[in-house]
Amino acid sequence: MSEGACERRCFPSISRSPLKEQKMVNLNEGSKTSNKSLDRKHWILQQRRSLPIASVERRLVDEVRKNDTIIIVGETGSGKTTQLPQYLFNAGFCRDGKVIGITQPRRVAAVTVAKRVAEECDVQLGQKVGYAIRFEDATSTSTRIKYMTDGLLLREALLDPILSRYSVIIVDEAHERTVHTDVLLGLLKKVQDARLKQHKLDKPYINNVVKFDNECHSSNMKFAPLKLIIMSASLDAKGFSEYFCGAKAVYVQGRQYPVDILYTYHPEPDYVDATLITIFQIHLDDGPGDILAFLTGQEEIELVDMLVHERLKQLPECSRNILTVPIYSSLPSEQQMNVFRPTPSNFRKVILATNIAETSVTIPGVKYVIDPGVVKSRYYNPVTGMESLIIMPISKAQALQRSGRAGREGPGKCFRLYPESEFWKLIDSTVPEIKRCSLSNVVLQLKALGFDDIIGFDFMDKPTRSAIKQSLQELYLLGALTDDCKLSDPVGIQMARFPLDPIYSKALILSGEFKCLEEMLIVVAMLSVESIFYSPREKLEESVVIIYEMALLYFSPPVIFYYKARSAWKKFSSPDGDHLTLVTIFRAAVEYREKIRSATNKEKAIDKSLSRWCRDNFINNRSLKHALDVHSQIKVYLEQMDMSLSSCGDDVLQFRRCLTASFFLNAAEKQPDGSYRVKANGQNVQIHPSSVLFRTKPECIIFTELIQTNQIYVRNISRAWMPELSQYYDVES
DNA sequence: GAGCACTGC
Repeated sequence: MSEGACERRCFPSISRSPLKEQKMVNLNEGSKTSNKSLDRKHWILQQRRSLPIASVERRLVDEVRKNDTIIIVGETGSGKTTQLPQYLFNAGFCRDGKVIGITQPRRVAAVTVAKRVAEECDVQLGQKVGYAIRFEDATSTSTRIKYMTDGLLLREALLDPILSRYSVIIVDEAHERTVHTDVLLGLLKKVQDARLKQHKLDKPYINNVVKFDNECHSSNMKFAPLKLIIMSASLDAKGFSEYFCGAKAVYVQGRQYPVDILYTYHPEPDYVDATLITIFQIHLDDGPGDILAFLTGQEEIELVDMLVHERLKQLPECSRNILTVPIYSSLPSEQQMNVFRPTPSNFRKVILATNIAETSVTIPGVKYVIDPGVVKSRYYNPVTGMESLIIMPISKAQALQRSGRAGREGPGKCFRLYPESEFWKLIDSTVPEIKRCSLSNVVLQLKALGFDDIIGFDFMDKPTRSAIKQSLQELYLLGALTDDCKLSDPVGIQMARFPLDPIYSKALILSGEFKCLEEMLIVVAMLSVESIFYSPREKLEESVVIIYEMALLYFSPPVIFYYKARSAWKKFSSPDGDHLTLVTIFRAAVEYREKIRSATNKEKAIDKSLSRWCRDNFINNRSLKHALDVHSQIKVYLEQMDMSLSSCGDDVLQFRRCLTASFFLNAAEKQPDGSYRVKANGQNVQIHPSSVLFRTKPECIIFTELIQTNQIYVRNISRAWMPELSQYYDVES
């Protein structure tokens, strides 16, 4: 055990705001015969009035009237997301049937906030207040306040380039700087310019920036200027203000309790151990309240979980009242829900979380936060086109976000497992995603929106030139761009319509020619979701445990852990590779679902049976459902494009030909030592052991995933069809 | 013979 973690000093609280205790109306109080819905309405009204933003309603509306763009910096709990759209609606911003659009980076936020606002407005969800996210549209012609994901608004812009339905667009959580948010900000700036120009000239809308081929706008319509509101929780509005030509920034106070920040004296060499020590230190020395510890991933969470229980045994009986609850995104949702269960009396809950608990999930009852100051983050190398996950220091903004989680319900404490001097060395805010991911999709979208000069596009943070060039090149090789770098017709235009990775879109288009669209659609849907295979590490059945313990003597543990799952998957596996294996799984699932459907028409019962089928076959239920959704969504697009769902039936060669033609950039050939060499760039790679071709090792393969962990692996592999491949590469390359 | 931060269309 390191000693450093025990010595701490206290620094003044960094996040505090004047706090007035709000008198809450208890719904359970009072006469039971009284009208409950009236009580609820009264309670909601009181809640709304007590929000910090309520006192500045008039000022905010005035600012929006006076300025076309404003930045609102609102701390957590200010009420900006739910209240501002209502203020603007009441102030007449939805006249002439115009809509106020509010974008969110996450689906769940769009849905929950819309539900809340519909209740506050006392309307049915989908009427005046609605939401739209992928696969779900809860809006109607009467919707005036529309919550949506930022990615969905980008898609809308493809059909309506000047977003003519909207009078106001509010970009919420802009500080998170997702790719979608960043592209949207650039687009909205242009839309604003275009609408303003048209408005001033009082002429039909014409411009050379935004494509304009949608028939509903070719009439002589006049558009009012677009009001743009950027909402951010970060204290630094300067970046946004500069980007929007000096737009005014307005601060709205939040409602957050003070959080004491504690640092270590010395850097901790082992943050996992330091986390463990801190958990026990809080448990033994501090008052009641749950602990939230941020860790980097599933493996680390499982390790700490185990170590906590091991060390608990060393404590006296009366101090063993700790309950650990892990949470990370790939955990099945029923298990995720455990964090919301009330802690049994006399127990202290210790939540072991990834950064899912930073923004996506708000856990009640947290009084103590442990922040080791690291995060697992995706790193993309544009030169090799490879992505890897690395553990790296967090940013100051992230550290603030984490400590804020301790002050949601009362004063809290945050233990930063690093010295204060280290805090000041952290970067101010996380590098925007657009600077660390593949840009192929972004470039394709921008081209489809009519922006031809990608390098000159007005990004808030410009991606590197090399990343843009690499994407342009990839899109050119896929046939989406012409020799002069314009979107090709029809391939490029079609590709941009699909909500898929460009390379998958291309595969779909090609598979029409190869008469195996049905199969490719399944492959693309299955590849577009998280891993379809689920291999639990725990909950081994007793009989298995005995075998496991015996077998431990002979094999390494992973072999046994996955034995059962492996044997379940065996019946799906195809000798031609992982792609046809995925097709078999998908079809088996659909067949099973239809069988159940013929017995019952209750959707819930069908869902339940399907999850049981998934569990029996070690398939990830959530991923499979997602793949089914993607499949039906893309099918609609294909029908709209008059592409018929042709199947190659048993003609596997035809499918391999198509796969090879689609993914020729991802071809690799076997080397004498059993490793593979990527034909396009000479990179040396290994077949991932999860592949059905791991042992077979064919001469030439096509892969659809390249990842770097301890080694450079390719995953999702099929046998290439050599004659097809020779069309793209010289025979001796 | 191995490993999965978090989102999104």
